[in-house]
Amino acid sequence: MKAILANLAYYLKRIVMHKEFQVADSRVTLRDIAREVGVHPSTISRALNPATREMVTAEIAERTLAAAERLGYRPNTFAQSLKTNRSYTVGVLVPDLTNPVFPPIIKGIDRTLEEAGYTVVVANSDNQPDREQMCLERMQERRVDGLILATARLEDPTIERCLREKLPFVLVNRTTAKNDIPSVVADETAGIKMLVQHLTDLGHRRIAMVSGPHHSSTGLWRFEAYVSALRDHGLEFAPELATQSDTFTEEDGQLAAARLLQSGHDFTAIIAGNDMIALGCLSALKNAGLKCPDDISLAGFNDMRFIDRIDPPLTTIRIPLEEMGSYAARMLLGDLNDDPSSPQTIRIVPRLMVRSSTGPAK
Amino acid sequence: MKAILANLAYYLKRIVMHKEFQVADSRVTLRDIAREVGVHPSTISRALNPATREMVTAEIAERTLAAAERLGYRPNTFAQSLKTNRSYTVGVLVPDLTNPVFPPIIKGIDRTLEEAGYTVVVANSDNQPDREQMCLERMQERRVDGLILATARLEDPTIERCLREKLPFVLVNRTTAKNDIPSVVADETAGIKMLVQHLTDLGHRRIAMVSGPHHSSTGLWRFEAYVSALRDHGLEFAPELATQSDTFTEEDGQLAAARLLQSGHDFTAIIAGNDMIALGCLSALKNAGLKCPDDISLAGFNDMRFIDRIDPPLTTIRIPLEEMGSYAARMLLGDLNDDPSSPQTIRIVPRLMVRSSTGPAK
DNA sequence: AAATTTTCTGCAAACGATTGCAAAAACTAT
DNA sequence: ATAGTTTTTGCAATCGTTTGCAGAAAATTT
Repeated sequence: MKAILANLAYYLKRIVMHKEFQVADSRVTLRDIAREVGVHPSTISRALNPATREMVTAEIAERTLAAAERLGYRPNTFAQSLKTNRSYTVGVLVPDLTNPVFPPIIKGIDRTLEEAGYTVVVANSDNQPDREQMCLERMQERRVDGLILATARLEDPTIERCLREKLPFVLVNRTTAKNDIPSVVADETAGIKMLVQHLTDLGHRRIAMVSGPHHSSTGLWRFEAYVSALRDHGLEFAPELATQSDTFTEEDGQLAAARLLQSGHDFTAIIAGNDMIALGCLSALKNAGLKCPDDISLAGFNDMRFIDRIDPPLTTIRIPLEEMGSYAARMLLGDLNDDPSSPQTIRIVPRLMVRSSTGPAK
Repeated sequence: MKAILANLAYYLKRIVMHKEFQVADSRVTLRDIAREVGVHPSTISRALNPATREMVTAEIAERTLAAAERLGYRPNTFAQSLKTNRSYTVGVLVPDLTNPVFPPIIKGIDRTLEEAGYTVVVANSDNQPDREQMCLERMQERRVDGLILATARLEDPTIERCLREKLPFVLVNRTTAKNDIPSVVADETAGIKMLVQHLTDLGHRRIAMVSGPHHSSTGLWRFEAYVSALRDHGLEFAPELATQSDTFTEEDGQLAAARLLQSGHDFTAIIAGNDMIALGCLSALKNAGLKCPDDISLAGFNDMRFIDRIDPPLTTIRIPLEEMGSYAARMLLGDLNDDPSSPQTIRIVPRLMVRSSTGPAK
């Protein structure tokens, strides 16, 4: 008796490390249904799974489905996943959930994967590479069946890791320097060409660019397209008119635009690497006492929500973001691959949205 | 031999129903570590779990942790969850992920729950009640340990269901008519009082309201606060100056404001039920050839992202949305309850943000 | 009717982790 | 050295589902 009390006291010292709340408990199992229907649980399992339902008689299938409904049976997904080694979960990694570009992409992904029986888990890296690694680790702990990454850099350790560990993944919005990675991106080149065309049509000959960071495809490739499109219009690329924002945020965009304005170089228009950078450019213009588009025209990229409501409504390149997400999900599911051994890139065709942030050159 | 071939042919008829892609397979188990360390797997389990680590010697714990790291061990969460009946997942249900109010709330929730060892799964109901039920069902299939609902109506079948099934949940942003539901909401009354005070200080005596739908607390309670605050200022509530938007969207807000303008009743200011409705009111004012704030002043609620960038920058009530999310998560974890049997409501103190959409009454 | 073939069903093992309990080992008191 | 107490560890069962295989039952062929 004394040993029993001592043992109890010993184990009561255990400390619960996780903060935990009371969990609802509903436990109808295959066994319960089997008792009702009068067959073995393995037969119930086969009857409930559409893929194996033909292996049981129609009568047993019918009675099984009725009993399952009556008893409120809900499969235990832990047990299923333990046996099948599949979670039917897909991880989506975004750099910043509060950036309006990403919610519609996620929505498109979610819609498509939901139809295929998957659940989406979203993680937010806050544009921090070490946080990115942590997010990936957490997702692997959850045994996600695949990944959709909106965080890609041209050189990206996360992608290297996914390749090394043979994790199925697709890139969305940004891609990587490697050519053989499945991706769904905007046609950056076509988009920037439209902007340069639009601005030269307005008479602009000195067109600056505040690009995104060149470690990302959305940064570097849009910049390269700008250089190329200038040449297409017989304009010479002027390096002093190009500057780089450290991130795709208003704050860093404002800093980069301020540097450009302080350099004293002459230009009549700015192409911003994306709409967030464009907002930063607007702030920098205002701080410098310049009016848009009277003094400097401004164009962005993405046509993110509300960009048509700012002052002035922004000329930008529209990307159908939900569709982009949907394509990425379908690519992950293998829908879009004629040849699964040959990864592909889908480039979404953009549209030019002309609003009042661009006007004739002074 | 013929029976074997017949059996094979029979089973080859099975059809895979889910679209599936190749899943990565990494299988280091407790057994592998046990072999390395030379103890039983149950001892490894105890050594790896901080809550039970004191039940093994320091030497075995040390060698276990080293072997786990060297072998790249990752617990099988399916097996853990099957045994413990816990998923360490929390479901968050929002009406519209692309509404800028929700991403920061989700961010706050995610940050807090992540620290407590939980993963967040977000579902999007698209403001459709039947989709809401489907989302809830999906989350229950995943055996979420708890829920945070941003979708509450004053009378809400989803909440009834959660209560009936004893699912742990917390409401965020909106609450329900029941008094004893754990919720984290803005102090609607204080916020609307500030707006009415601000507008009467500007000389407005005819203040209209385009509220949100009265089936939600954010709709009805903000409206009731408006009525009450008018009285506080010796102004009589004029029913013809109040209209209701069917949803918290630009489109429905615009329709409601247009009805108000077409009614021909005289007013000099509008309080919108939230910032999205305010954007709709702006469109309606523009269509009616009215200028804001020269002809009609306008105020919103939430201070959602970019609302300070529109034309004109909106006067509104700021709610710290990430904090709101964080409070909700902590409430679910039981952090904020002195008395767990007595559910509470946290009302977040708002701030008035005066911008150029409000000016002196004409 | 008997033999053969096809369909259906139960058995048993597996998936990987946790945990109550009892036995073994280690430590302390006499 | 022996007895008593405490700590540590292994055993075995469990969680709920899936699935290969073999035997049983049903259907078809001879």
